[in-house]
Amino acid sequence: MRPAYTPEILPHREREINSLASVLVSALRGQTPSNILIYGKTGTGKTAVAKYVGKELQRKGDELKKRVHFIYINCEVVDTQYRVLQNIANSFIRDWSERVPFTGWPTDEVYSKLKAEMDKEDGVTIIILDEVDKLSGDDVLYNLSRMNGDLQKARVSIIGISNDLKFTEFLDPRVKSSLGEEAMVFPPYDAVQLQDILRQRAAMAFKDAVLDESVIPMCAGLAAQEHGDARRALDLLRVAAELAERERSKKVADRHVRLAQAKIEVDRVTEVVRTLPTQSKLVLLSTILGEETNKDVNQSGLTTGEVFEIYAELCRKIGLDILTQRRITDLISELDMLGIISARVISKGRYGRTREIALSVNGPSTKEVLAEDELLHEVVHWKPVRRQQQKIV
DNA sequence: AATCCACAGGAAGATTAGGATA
DNA sequence: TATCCTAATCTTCCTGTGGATT
Repeated sequence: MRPAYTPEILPHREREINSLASVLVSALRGQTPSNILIYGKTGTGKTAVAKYVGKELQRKGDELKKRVHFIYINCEVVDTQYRVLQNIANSFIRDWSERVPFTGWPTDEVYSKLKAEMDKEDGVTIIILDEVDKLSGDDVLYNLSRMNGDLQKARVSIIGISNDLKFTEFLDPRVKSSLGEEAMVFPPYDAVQLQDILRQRAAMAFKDAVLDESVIPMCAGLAAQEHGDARRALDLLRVAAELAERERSKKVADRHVRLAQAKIEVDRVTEVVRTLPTQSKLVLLSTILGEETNKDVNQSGLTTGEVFEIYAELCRKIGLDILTQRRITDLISELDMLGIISARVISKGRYGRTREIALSVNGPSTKEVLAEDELLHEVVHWKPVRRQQQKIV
């Protein structure tokens, strides 16, 4: 049930598998397949399909005695030019003493080593770059895409995977044209398709009849509402089962799914808040504190100015530089996009135009997470002093 | 209809951290 | 190891604006 598991059968991705395979089969005839870009939101099976087709191709290649290599790289983990090249090069080198070290070599030496090794091995190499958009600088892509010109015998083809449809807009036009020779878009799953996926996995993971009938449709439905993310659906089912197990329940019921949904959301928020930069944490804390005091006075609608004042006060208390209000505006937008606060622009007529800021998560528990930060520890329970209400003269 | 508040949010430049390169 | 580059962060300066009030 875990996201890392890649199943053997991918329901409702036959079309994608076939079209990807039809581009790549030319590798079996010794030709160079086009480079491909795969787009799709999270949990639409991009990685699974790419890995699956890659493995199949390698298997067929072994049967036909054609050399087909297949390398998977997650660019979120391996995000610099050096490390990408190093990774690819090392996948060709058996002997540990020959391997490219983590650091020390000039980048172009790694590049020529890689070329040498590939030519020695011959055949077609398919490189999957997952999360290409996380790669820093487009040199890597440029170098890899022009590699075919530098190689004597061997050939490479690149499969880039991205969940950002506008990814290529910021790319060097040369890279863009060579990388985007073929583009594929993976559509999100609908609720019915998600049910099939869940059923297939559930059959492997659970004993018969431990799931209430409605559990799978419910997980599928909830995940379908959130852009048809299969990973989300599986998480829901897994967490629901874990919760049921923990309370020694014989069956997994709707109730557990609902609890699971709440737990996943809480975990997500906790994680996001914990990893926020200090300044953003302060802005968030200011919002919480501001909302608390506003509630006392029964006056709603926290404005940018109010949050900024509380923020500035907090900074003074703990001796941190105060950022400008312009910057705080942006930090507020970021928190809004992360979904932990909501900020919408409203007009108060004569009294200006501002954003109305409200917390969209639980205040007290968020404070606890913020309190884990040493710097903030002493101010989490501080109460801002209400300013005088502005008099209308 | 005109005014004017309290910001929103764009443009451009300064600063800085960390990786690339010599 | 020194310095050059790049990307991210932050500031300064700015123009724009919805609608209650005048």
